[in-house]
Amino acid sequence: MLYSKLFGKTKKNSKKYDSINATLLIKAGFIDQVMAGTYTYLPLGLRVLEKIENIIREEMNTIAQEILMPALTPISNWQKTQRFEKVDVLMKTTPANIFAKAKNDTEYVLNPTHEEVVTPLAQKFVFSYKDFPFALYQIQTKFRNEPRVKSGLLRGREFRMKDLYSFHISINDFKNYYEKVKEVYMKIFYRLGIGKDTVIVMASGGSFTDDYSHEFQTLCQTGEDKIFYVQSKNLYFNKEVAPSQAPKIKNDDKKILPKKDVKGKGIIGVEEIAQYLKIPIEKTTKTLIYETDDGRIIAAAVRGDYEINEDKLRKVVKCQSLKLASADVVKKNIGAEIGYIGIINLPKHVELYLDESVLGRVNFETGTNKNYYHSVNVNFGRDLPYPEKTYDIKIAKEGDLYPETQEKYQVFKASEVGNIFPLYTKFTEAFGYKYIDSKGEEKPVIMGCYGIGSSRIMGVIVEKYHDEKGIIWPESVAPYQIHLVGLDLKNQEVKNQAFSLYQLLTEKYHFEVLFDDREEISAGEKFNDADLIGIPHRLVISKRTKDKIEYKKRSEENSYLLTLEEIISKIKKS
RNA sequence: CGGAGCGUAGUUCAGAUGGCUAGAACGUGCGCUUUGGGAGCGCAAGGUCGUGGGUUCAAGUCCCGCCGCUCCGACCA
Repeated sequence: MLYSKLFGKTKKNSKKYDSINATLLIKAGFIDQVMAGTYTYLPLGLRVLEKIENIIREEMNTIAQEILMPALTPISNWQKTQRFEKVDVLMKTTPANIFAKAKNDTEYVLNPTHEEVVTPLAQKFVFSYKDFPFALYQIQTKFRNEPRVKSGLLRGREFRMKDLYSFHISINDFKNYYEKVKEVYMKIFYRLGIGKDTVIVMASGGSFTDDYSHEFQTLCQTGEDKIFYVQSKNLYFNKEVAPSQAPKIKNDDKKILPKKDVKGKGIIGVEEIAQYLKIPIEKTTKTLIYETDDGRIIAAAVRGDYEINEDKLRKVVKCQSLKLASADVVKKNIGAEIGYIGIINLPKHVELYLDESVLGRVNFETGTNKNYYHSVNVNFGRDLPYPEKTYDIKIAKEGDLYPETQEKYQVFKASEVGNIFPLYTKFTEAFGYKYIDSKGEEKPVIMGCYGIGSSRIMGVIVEKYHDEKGIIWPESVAPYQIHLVGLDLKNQEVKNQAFSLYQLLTEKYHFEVLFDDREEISAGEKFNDADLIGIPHRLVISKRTKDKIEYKKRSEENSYLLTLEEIISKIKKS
C-alpha cells in the first residue's frame, strides 16, 4: 500500500482523550469517532480488526462451525425467555418517522447476544441424540445500551464480538467442552500478544446458574475491573463473587463499656452516625431489610465500612430474587423508620443474617429498631446472644482476606476480553428445545455460551503496547508487517531503488508493506508517522543507504544497515 | 441515573466584565525554498459561532429549553 494513497492519514493536532487507545488510534488514523462509543474503522484499523478476528476464527474453526446471524430479531423471541423486560442494556428499533411508520410499524430487538436466535435455529435442525454435540459461532456487531460509554474501543454501545454456543446431551460432555474452550481461548490470547497477561477469573453465573462463569481478564492499568488474586491457590475472583473476610479492627477497645441508647433524629447512614457519635465507621453496623420473592422479610447486616452483596445474600437466604424493602414495609414489619434499623430488638418473624464482619468487635453501634435511637457500646453475649452462624454477604474490598487460607488478596486492575457461561437448560427450556434419546424419550438440551470482544481487544492491545511516540503492534495483528520509508525521493535514482524494493517485498516475498512514498514530506515527519502507526519493522531507503537498507524494529532503539537477505531472515525469525 | 466541564473554520483551540468587520495554529490549494526526527517564506480559499426561544440599542459572550461531546461516580445478565 502506498501511504500517499491511503485514506485516513495521521493527524498532527488531534484531541487527547483520557484513554490511550482512543488518543492513539484516532491520531494515527485507525478509527474515526462518529459519536460517543461509536467508531468508523478506517483502512488501517479495519486491517487490525480483521487480523484479530481471523485469528479468533482460525482457532474457533477447530471446535465449532461459523454462521452469521442477524442483528435484528423479533421481540417475541425475547419475550419467550423473559429477557425482553429484564435485560437492562437491551435496545430495539422503531421506525424513525411517520412515513417509515406507515410502511412498517414493527419494532425489533437489536441483539446484544444471540441465545434468542441460535436456540430456535438449532431447534429447527437438530433433534436426534446422534447429532450431538455441536457448536455454532459467529463474529458480528452487537448492540448494548450501556449507561455510559467510555475509553475508546473499550466500551461502546456498538461493538464487535465473537459469540459461540455449544449444545450437549450430557453435563459431562458439556463440562469437557467448556474446559476445551478455556484452552482454545488462551491460545487465541497468546496469538494476539496478550496471553501472558490474561488470566481466568471466576465470576457470577448471573441469573442462569449458581455455578461460576469465567471471565478472561487482561491485566491492564486502564482496565475497568478489579480482580482479586489468591496467590497460594493461584485463583482469581471477580469482585462480585470474591469470598471475603474482613481484617480485624485495629486497636479495638480492651474494656467492655455499658450499653447506651443515643437519640439521633435525622441521623441516618453509617457515615453520618459515625461522625455524630464520634466513632470510627468500623464500629457502626449497616442493617438492611429485604423482601424475598417467597414473601419472607430478611434483615442483613454488615460492618459499617462494607456494602451488602445481594448476589451472595440471595444464595445464603435461598431465594430466587430479593429486593430492598420499601419504607412502608419496613415500618409495618419493624415498627421503625429506615435509618434506625439494627440487629437488636428485631421482631421474631424477621430472619437475621449477619456477615462475619459484624462479629469480633467490642463496643459497637447498631440501630435499635425504635425511632430515632441508636445504641452504642453494644456487645455480643451481653446485649444480644452470640449468633449461631455468620455468613459472607458483603462486597469484597481491597485489604480483605481469602477466608480459606487467611491470606490477603492481591488486587489487580484488568480489562475483560472474554467471558464464558454455563447456561445448562435455561434457554433450551424457554424454547422447548428437546432431543430424542436412544430410547425415543425427549430430554432437554444443555447449552453453554462463550464470548470474545474483538473490537475491545484492539483497544486493550494499544493500552498495553505503546510508548510516548505511538503504538507498537504485536506482529500478529499489525496492519502491515513492514513500514518502508522512502527519503530523498526527488532523486530519481533513490526513487527507483525504493519502488523496486517495494515491488520485490510485496510481489516476490509476499510481505504486507506500507510504503511511505510521499515526496514533499520531511524525514522527521515520516519517522514520526511510522512510530505513531506502530508497524513492527521499519525499512529506510535514502541517498545515504546506498546498496544497503536501513532496518529498525519499532520496539527497539537501534537501527542497522543491512542487505535485503539479512533483513528478510530477521523479519521471518521474529 | 447523580456530579463536573465543554460545543466557535476540515482539525485542535483562543475570543474577562455584552461593542465582532469573529482570530491563531495545524490541515488544504498555488508559488518559491527545503529533505535523517513533526522545516521556512509568501499568497489564497475556508464560519448562518450546536439548536430553538428569551433579555438588550447591541448576543459567540447573559438567561431558559433541547441536542451532542468529554471526564468522574453508580451500573455493566
